[in-house]
Amino acid sequence: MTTVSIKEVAARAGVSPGTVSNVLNRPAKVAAATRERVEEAIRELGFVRHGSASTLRAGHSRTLGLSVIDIGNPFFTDVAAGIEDAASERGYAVILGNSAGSRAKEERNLRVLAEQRVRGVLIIPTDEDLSRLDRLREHGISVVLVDHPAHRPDQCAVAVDDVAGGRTAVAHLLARGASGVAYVTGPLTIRQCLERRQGALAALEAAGLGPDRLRVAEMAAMNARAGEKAAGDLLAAGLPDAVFCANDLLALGVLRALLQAGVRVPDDVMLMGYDDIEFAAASAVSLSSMRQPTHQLGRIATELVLDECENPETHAHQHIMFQPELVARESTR
Amino acid sequence: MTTVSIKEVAARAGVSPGTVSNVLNRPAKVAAATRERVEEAIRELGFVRHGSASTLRAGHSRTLGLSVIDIGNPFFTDVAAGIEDAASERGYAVILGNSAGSRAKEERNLRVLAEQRVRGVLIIPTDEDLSRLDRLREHGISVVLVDHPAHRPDQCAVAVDDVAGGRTAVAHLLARGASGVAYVTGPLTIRQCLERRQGALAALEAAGLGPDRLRVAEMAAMNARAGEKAAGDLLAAGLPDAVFCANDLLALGVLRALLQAGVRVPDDVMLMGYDDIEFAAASAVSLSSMRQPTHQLGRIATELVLDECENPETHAHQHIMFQPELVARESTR
DNA sequence: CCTCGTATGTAGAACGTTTTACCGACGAGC
DNA sequence: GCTCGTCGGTAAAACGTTCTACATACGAGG
Repeated sequence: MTTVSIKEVAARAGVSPGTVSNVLNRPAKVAAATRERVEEAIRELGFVRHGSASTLRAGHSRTLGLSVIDIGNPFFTDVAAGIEDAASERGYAVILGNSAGSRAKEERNLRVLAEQRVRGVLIIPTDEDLSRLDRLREHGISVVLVDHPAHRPDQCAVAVDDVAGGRTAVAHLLARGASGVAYVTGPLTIRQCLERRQGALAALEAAGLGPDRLRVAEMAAMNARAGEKAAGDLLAAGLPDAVFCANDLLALGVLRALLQAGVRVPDDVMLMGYDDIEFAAASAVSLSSMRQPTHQLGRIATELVLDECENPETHAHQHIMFQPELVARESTR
Repeated sequence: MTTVSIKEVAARAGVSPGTVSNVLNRPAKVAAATRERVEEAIRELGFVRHGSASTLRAGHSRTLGLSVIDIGNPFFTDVAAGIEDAASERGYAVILGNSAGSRAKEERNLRVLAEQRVRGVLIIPTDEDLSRLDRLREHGISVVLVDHPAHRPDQCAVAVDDVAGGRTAVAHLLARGASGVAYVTGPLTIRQCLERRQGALAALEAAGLGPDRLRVAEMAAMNARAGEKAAGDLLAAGLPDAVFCANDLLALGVLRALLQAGVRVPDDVMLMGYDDIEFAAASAVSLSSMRQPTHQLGRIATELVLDECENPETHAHQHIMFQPELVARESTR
């Protein structure tokens, strides 16, 4: 319960508090003998630096803020794992906020992050209005957008090309012989859903097919249950050659409902998901999907935000756009 | 970039800094008219309280630390979601640490949490040596064990009865007609794996069957790939009536490998998982599993830790043990 | 009229670091 | 023998809150 401070360490080692601080922060600045004496004292007393005092005086903390849309979705947790890895390697702590798709909750979380004076914020935004991020920047907090293109030039962003992903996916289905595709998606107000559809249309056009060949089933949620429901609708309305889902969770739901209805995948209907979550490969008919470099997305975003706040003068803002990768499995074979 | 402090708010509102602090922390103590003037000034200046200064002076922060074993496992993310929910409702931030099963990483994370002077720590420990937690407590940080029974009486813990879970699962398989069971598990050094096996043996004994009826396949990892490998071994050695997996990820792998080998589930082999993750219901043959109250586990643990640190004198330590619930689906029908 | 309690607010000292300015000693260069 | 630069270290002032006295005013009770 007794918290030992830098002063007591200093007394024990027979030096001034300033020297202890130097041992902690710029060990090179202090003579080897003294340094060892101080380190010894630190060990003996079990001293652990008071992060808040340090933050207060130094003007910046060693924590990053992270706001994700849905911590239950494996795609986001994979990204978060990458962020946590990179941050912890450099001695940064990560404060996690789950916006659960709610803008209000996201704002509340950002407020907490601002109070904590995090060094930087990594955010997977819930919607397209990013003005609240500018307010963070006014407080001197670096912000990097994750899985979202930049909304202004003086800002870093790490994204994955969703238009290309949609195009690649549908082009794959067409190459496998499909002549029409159903697109099962979440709300088209979600950027990812919208852009993947855009890509899908582009693929059709490139194949000389009209936009009428893409039947869109827009669901309220993006989980397996919604996928099952969508499959029911498709069954009722007549099956297309192929189904492209905006998300693996949807696809798994579709898959399950189709198999239960006696539809063979891929023989009767081909099926594609998106994200390539771990469970995509493990489903009974393994799922073709678009793989995104989730872990790397998180890692690079972290490196960018740390570079921005640790080297503000040399930092060059970057807009990084990864390309998703087609993973063809049984469901489109 | 200019950070506005409580002083400037005070100047603007024509009061002293102490009064602003009171408005922030005990609004009841200040006259309505003054309070409004201060709140007005706060809004106009865009003041946001400096958490570190507050922590430094007040002696405690409004953050909780969370250390999980594997952020990629849906079971843990569900627990984490519950924690994040409860914490954010009360204005607490959560610092996330992923130990990735590594004890060294867990210790590094705990050190960071100690530096940040988190108010309390929620930990899903990687192993059974919990002495390092006592060191945290010496620093005045409350610790609550999650998904792990308490290791000392003066400590809170929220766990799920793994012995009962194993017993229920295997009893279910036996009731469905199995006369022998294969137990596919991760390392038996992991408490959960060990106790679930113990429960399985108890169920056999209760049915008048000997421990030789439980064939144990101990895998190094607990993911779908390990499950596939285990299924391969089972196929080579001769299939049992039923397979009980320590984890849904393993079970999904087993399921996939069995179906691919032409084995019918549940007709040829019954299959049970554990955790009841979202994907258990969505797999082609929906998976029977043991459901644990993940979200509630996190929520209650959070309430306990907050009660412990906010009301240390009235707080009563609790050892809460939930009972897992059998969810029977197609794979054991 | 005096005292007392309550309601409201203020002044100023903490909290534990980091940082700036400064000091003494020592060796090199001239 | 003098000046200078460097090295290793110290003293003390911040950083932005909260908290513990301590004021002041006012109404009630005697």
